[in-house]
Amino acid sequence: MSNKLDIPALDIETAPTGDAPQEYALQPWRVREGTAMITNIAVGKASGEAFVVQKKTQYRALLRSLEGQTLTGYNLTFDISFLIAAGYVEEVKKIKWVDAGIIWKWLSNSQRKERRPAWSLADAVKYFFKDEPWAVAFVKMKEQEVHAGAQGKYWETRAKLDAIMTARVATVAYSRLTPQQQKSCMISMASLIPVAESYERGVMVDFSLIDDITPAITEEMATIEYKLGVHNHQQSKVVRLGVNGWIPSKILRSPKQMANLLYDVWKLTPKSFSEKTKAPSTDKAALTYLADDDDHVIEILRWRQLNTQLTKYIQSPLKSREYLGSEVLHPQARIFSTYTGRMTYTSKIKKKYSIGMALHQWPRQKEFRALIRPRPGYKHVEYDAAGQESRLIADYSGDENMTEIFVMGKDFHSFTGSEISGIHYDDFMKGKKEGNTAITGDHGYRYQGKFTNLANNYRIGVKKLRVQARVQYGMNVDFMTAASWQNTFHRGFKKIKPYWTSAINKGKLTGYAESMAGRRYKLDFWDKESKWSTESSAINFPIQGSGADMKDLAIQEIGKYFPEFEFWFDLHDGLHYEVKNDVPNSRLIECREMLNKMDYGKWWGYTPTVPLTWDVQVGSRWSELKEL
DNA sequence: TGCTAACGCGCC
DNA sequence: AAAGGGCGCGTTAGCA
Repeated sequence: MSNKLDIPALDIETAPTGDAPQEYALQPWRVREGTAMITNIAVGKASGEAFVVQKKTQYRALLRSLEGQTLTGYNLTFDISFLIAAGYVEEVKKIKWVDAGIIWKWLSNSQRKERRPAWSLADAVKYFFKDEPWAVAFVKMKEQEVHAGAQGKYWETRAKLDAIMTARVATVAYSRLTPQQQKSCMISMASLIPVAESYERGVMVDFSLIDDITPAITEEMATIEYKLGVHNHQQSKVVRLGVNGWIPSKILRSPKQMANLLYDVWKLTPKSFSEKTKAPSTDKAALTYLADDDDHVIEILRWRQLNTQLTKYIQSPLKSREYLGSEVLHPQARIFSTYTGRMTYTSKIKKKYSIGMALHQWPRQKEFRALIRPRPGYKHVEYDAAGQESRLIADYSGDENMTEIFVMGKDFHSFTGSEISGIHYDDFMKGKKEGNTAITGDHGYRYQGKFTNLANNYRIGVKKLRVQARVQYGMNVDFMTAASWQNTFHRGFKKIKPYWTSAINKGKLTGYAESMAGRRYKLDFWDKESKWSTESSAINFPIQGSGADMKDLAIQEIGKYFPEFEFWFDLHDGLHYEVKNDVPNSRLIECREMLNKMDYGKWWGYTPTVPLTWDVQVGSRWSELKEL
């Protein structure tokens, strides 16, 4: 691979058609509806040459002339998704796409957050060329708000300039990466087409199931409100349970008013206080402990859970359906969104148009996962990286015990469960097989081991550990027990704490944290106030960042060898695909084997000492997935 | 009315 | 003194 990246940039401009709302210009699926269109395609080079094609009849010829080439662009999932929507999917797939903004992230990923607007093209031009007069003029032009269609000539000039600037940014940013970063950066570009395709295609929601589950939720909320006497008074006489027009209790919705109820009216004693304002806390941790003093608090906890389900996972998709006029929603993925390299999803554009849902926060409960379904004729397939975080930390720390567990294929959580219980590992596994409830039960030793393994990878205090056990795992343990679990973990895996120290030292010495594929995060703030969080980033980034590296490589390889699998969405350590029903399970297993054989040494220049394995699950929908 | 801060909470 | 990390979304409160 050449060290230089002197490639042309492509930039499309879009507009609503006719009287369609302005913002449709940002929504690729509107092209199929006939309410949005591509108005021109500009191509520009770093040298300053550029041209614009404005006739729709010439788009295909233009794209064909670019086949086999590498093209850059800025925020390319937008351009690619529009081109796909407009019917150029075959042409798009014959071009190698490289996003200039993402290259810049590979280069400049850091703690500093002063970029405004974050990672935009104008910002990139300012960053790389701040002393050039042409750059200053460009940034000034970008700052002027002009709406599409206002001035045709302006948009033509702007489109060309955007393309030229993008090409310049891509060239210079790429040249400053290390050879390994260039390689890894290119791997991450393999996500562009899959993400663009899935954005345009959307996610189907089973709204009939929403209608089924909503009444039970609102009725239970209303019942709790009346019981506690916190319902909204103006409707107390006219609204019966479950009747339209019921509005959730404003007292319970407001942390401030709930605090007033709990601590002033009910005279309960606060268990914790907020970090910033020192106000008595009403969060789940506080309420969980408060429930020991007063049974009513259990009802409040339940109400809170139902309220979140109602607003975030029921009402929000309903809003999107209304806005889109469709039961297919379009959550928007951002590649390299978190500083560790993870994707995130957003449900709104311009902070106000509801187009999707918070896919990556979707509740684990079956009734909610059942709402998300593949298109008719397709099945849901998930590849998930088994015990990803633990395997990566085993490798980074070089801990012999943890490494051996994964190399030998032992059950990690059972190992720690056996340490906690004092039962020998072999007997523990025998008991597990026989269904010994002390071992396999809800809060049995294996579950305790699982909690201990997952909660102690980073620097958690015993107090917080105990709260987590109670809030997230439903286990009520005293301080001593939590402390003993933590001790057990670090006694069993002695190299974890030294890893923390070495990660911090490396961060201080080099000025950045680094993942296995060479993804970096610059650590700028070591002053007294920021020290703790900077250190935590130094510890966490290599692990979470390498997880992101795995995700990038897996998407690339699946796209290459299993092109019939249609990328659907990413959930950090799980990749979700829509696959046609007639694709046999043997093919799905082939893909898992391919993933398990990926040559990390070849791609990353680093070979992990711990096997990084993948599992595959398949089902008719998310709630029905079964391991193959 | 529109904006941000604070809080709380879902997922990994 | 003590402190898991990473996100995005929905709500109320408070201010201009």
